[in-house]
Amino acid sequence: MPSVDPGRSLLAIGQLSERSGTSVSALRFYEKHGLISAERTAGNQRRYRRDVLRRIAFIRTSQRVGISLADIRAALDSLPDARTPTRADWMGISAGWRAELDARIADLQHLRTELDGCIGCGCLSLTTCALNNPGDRLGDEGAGPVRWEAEANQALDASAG
Amino acid sequence: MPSVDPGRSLLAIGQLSERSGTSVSALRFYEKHGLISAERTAGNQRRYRRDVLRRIAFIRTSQRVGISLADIRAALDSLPDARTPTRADWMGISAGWRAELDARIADLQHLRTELDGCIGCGCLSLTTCALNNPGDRLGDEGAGPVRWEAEANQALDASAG
DNA sequence: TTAGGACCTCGACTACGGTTGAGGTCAAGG
DNA sequence: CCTTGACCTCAACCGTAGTCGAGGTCCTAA
Repeated sequence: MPSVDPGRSLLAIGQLSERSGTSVSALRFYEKHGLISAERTAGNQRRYRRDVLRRIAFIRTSQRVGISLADIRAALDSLPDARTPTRADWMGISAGWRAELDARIADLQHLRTELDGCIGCGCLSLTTCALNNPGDRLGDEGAGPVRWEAEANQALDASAG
Repeated sequence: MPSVDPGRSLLAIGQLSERSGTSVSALRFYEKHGLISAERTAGNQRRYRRDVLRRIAFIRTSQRVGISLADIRAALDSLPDARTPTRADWMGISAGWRAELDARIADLQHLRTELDGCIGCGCLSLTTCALNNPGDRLGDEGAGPVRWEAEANQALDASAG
């Protein structure tokens, strides 16, 4: 049989992988990007302290909310002594995650409203349709946009016939 | 001065780029991936029929809703004769886009509910926290999860002191 | 005829979140 | 001692949606 218990409280990477439900390659990836860390044995193998489990729970929960690893890392780095998030830390940080989630939901709802306005008209115009022209690009250079309109409607009529 | 009008109704790629607000490189990219097409001059330059303008409007509008190019292409390919979407086509397809949008919003709202439940508890447990354990992974192999729980709480208590 | 802007292809590069494979080492049971 | 599974590093690759540059060609006005 292979090795089972390296020391009493340190975890080998395979054990951490199994307990956290995270692939070994992802764990190495997280370490490379400064999200977790490990001690090393004399033979250069990683040994994780148990609080890394909680750190990974934090990472994966945040990821599910849609937070990038860079932002997760920034949140972790903001904690004193590079500590693993405590309950109080989590409450503070997750309030921020919630605000991001709210913003994304609001964005999508706004988009839905625009789409609803666009479904019936079918113009798909870059100059008149809000959905297609967020920053009011185009629309300031003489006949260009007008011709676009005319062309789009021509195409529409032609293919709809 | 450079060339201005290749034929009466065909557009050079630079003209299409300007009129559609899409970069030349993106237009070539769309062609490579089968979203648009062009005729060629004797000198191998692209010449676009005007209905490509509408096709691009369709692509960009769909993208804004968050649809991938692959899905946009599938929608275009589903039309008879590889035609550019008509008003009726757009109404049908955009209803589908709206359903996707609704699903994404619902997903995020569900996530928000889970997050709210998780903010106060702070457990971040893979076994008990819904947010962290969507498919109820883990939780079926003897002492593992129990130890995880104990460990997580230990880490929590230790760092929270 | 020539200048030069617009166009062509092809390959490399960006960010993100990893996975996969090659080639080599560690560690523990038998 | 030896086998074998777990581990190590490094580099290349996946998909998405393009951008950028090199090196070369087209085409039109002057």
